[in-house]
Amino acid sequence: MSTAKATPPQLPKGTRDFYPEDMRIQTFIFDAWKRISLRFGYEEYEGPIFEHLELFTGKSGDEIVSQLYNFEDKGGRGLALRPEMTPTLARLVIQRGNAIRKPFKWFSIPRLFRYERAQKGRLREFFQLNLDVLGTESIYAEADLITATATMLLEFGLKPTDFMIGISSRKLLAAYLQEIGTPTPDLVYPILDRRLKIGPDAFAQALLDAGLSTEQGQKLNLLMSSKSLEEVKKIVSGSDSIEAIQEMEDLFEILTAAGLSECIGLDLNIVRGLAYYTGIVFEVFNKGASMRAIAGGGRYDSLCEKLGGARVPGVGFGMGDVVLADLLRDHNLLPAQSQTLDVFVATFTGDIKKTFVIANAFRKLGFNVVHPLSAIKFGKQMELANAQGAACVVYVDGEKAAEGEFEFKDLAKGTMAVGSLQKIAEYLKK
RNA sequence: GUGAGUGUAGCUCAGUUGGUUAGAGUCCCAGAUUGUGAUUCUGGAUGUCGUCGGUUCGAGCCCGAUCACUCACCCCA
Repeated sequence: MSTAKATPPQLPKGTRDFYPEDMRIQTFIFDAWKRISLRFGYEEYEGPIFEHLELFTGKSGDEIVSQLYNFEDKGGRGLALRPEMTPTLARLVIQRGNAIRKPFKWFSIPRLFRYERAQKGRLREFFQLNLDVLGTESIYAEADLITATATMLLEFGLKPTDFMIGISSRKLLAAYLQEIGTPTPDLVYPILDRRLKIGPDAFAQALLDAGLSTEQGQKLNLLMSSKSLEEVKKIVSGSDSIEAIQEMEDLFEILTAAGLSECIGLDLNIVRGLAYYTGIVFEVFNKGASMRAIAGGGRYDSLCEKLGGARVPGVGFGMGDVVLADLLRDHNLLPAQSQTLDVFVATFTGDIKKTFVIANAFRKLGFNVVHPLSAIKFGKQMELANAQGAACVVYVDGEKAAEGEFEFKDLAKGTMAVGSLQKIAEYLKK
């Protein structure tokens, strides 16, 4: 036997362990996500956790490789752990093609991987709720997604004043870029996205570098600073721009009808980095000191087409578990959840075998039950019953045990009673 | 990839100008008492002081390197 001590195993960078107490929080969040998704009529789907590398590079370019976990399998195939769900969704949709009745609403809670430096709210492995409405260009698709998002945040206990859903339109930006004669629109989006971050001077310079004139830059700056659609209307004039504005007006009207006027607003600074967005884009921020984006999404009418399928318009959004959990923790909205059981089967005499048998009898009736695994003192059994959140303790060897009746105690009320297995079951079901 | 900060028990942290065998609370375990729970009392276990090297008679403390974590930048699907 070697005397050298093995190096203790270490958690990989950017990953998390989920001990039972962490898992309860995770489950609490996932349950709410699922509950609201189902309430809005979304159906759950899943895909493989790794895909062909090309599925991701095809959409975002080769530079994305440095930001994801890719590897070659034993057959020499280039694969990657999925960094996002949308390409997988597009693949699923393309494969079924016309066989899917449209429009349709799907959701998923994928585990995603990104090879990047971990920091607050960003890890290398995380989960993200994805909601997508596909097969329709109706603005009610956007409205549906945004309403579902808001409903979830409210369901978690956040107030309408705790967050802000900023709404913008890639269609409007694209139309205006064309209207003022921008030579290289694709180079301009990332600059627009960073406008507030880099400041007016750097913004102007970046636009010049992208081939725009000073006048074009000033026009763009004016548009981006607009605080209302009324202001925007005074700036734009093209028919495509007018159409984009009309679309946003409709959306605001619908969301106001949904009672969300408090937490929605125009924010043209939201551009989002992805090249595939074609219409409305939106982001949800928490209104605190940090102003972190907790969710974001937009319309991508040509994604499936670009990936080699038929044209299937769609709009989707994602909400990560890390930022959300941070946010809920800050607002003290993560309930302290402990283990819960229906029954703890105890023994006065150390008859573990009998507790085992009775525990299984209760389990057959559908209850969550444990019993001591070895002969431990009675006081310790009660302690365990409490620690494990048992609603009720059933004593297998009380005075009437010979007649098939057991004493049982309601731990919440502190009351005692005697009854048959069936009678106790009825009591528990109340 | 760049910069800053922090590393002492499972967790939260003390640890004096460098000085004997590194502490507390919590948690965990055991014992006592309880034929009917959360209490109380007693006891116990756990540390390469992140790691390696240097200075020193002597380093948890000073210096260097390294690793990890955290935060920010870059990026953000």
